[in-house]
Amino acid sequence: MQLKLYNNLTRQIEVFQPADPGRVTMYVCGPTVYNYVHIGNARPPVVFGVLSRLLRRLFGRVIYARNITDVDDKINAAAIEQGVPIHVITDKFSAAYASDMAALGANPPDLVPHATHHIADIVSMCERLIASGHAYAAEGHVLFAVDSYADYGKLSRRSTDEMIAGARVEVAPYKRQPGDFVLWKPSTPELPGWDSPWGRGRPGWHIECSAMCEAHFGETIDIHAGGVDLQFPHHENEMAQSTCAHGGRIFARFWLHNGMLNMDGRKMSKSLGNVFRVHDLIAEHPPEALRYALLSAHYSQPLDWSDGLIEQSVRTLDRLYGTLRELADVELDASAVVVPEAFEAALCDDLNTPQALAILAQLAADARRAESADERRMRKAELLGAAGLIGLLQLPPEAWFNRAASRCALSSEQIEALVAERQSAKRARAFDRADAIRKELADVGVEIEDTPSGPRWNIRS
RNA sequence: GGCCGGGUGGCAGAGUGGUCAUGCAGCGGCCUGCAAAGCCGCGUACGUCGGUUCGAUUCCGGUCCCGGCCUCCA
Repeated sequence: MQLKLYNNLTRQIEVFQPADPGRVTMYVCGPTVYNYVHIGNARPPVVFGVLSRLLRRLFGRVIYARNITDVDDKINAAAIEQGVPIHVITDKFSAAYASDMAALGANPPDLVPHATHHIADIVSMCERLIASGHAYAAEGHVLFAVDSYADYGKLSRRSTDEMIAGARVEVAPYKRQPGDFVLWKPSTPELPGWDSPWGRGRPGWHIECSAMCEAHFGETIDIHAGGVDLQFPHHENEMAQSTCAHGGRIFARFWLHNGMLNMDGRKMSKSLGNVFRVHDLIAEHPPEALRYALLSAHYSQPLDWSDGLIEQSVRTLDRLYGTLRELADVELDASAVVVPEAFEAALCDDLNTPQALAILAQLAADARRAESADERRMRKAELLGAAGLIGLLQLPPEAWFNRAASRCALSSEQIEALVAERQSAKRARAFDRADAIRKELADVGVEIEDTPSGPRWNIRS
């Protein structure tokens, strides 16, 4: 099936084919690890993780890199404040990031390059950019000369004149042009630094991604993705550095940008302080519901985050898992699952996850209505196959419905005893007693449902 | 100010020049001792003003409002 993606470089939907038929290369900008990440930071790993899985299905070999920025002024500030070396901060939060993303079901990257492991590559790229006249050294800094790259501004569609008109670029005496940006900057003795031809220093922000892409993928990558807020200056600058370092050869063939997560209509961001940390959210809500919520809007659109969105996602998953519970008697080998064509087509249409979720709901409805053994088996295979492609419905239904078991005041033995007592009361037509037991259980979060095959219970929060 | 993106039913959110999104919530019915779950059914939604068209939510233009980037940012 053809995969179509909206390429931000050309502003068009294009059919995606890897440059090298033998492998797809994808680089997603990861976090600067100085703190726990918020749910907005989780959107790229979740949605582009789905893309990685789709690419693997379509093309076989995929190398998916998601970097860690582990040298940065905010990290330095946190390290100084706590009186520890920067790696204490970065180790802690890169580990937290990995486990938080895993909890959300974000597909793990194949490579997790760290900026500090690529200092030599960064220095090398700076040297080559200076040698080719695209960068210059000044007062311990290395700066990229924006004038030297005619296409500067092409990705974010702005001219250097406009940027200067914005008047918020940092003007510094060592810059030839106000729009020139730092590739390398000097460090003071108390700051982390590495020896370089320009003295002891550290990399600027943008150069690491260029150097790491080059180190792992070579001159050109197939897909470069990240938040739309990175389009300028980060991605624009990456593109400039890499293209100039590689004699003008294209850096990234496809640029994909996800929309922002909003809180009450405003972008969720650490600087505004209106954030929900993933670390906290996964403790309070089923992580799968958070994942569902992140996939419920098209990746390129803004998505308003709210308690209502989470609650709606939980209820929708209740229904989907309810379907699987009704199909629990259908034995199905993991290898027997299939991805329905319409579902795959939705994802191949620029990763239209809302459309895919609509189809998933239809698959579930079809599955519930299925009567014959053959049809039930087929529908279950389709439901699990489709959901599996986007990382949903991977739990046994009982695990979903009883996820709050550890917080329940009653043990399962105690619940079973009460359920059995209610059954006897019902048989004796002592409905007052039966209802009293149901109420008692409901008060501790246990919900009873009578089914043709007897009562079942779920532990809800 | 410049450059982008958006305004769809109670809510979330796809999509399309002319029958249906989908989900959540709600309402009615079936089922049930009563519930729950499930099933069946229900809602004159496309910011606004014009234009094109036999027909526009969908195309074009104006207008109003909202958001993002232009500084760190996913």
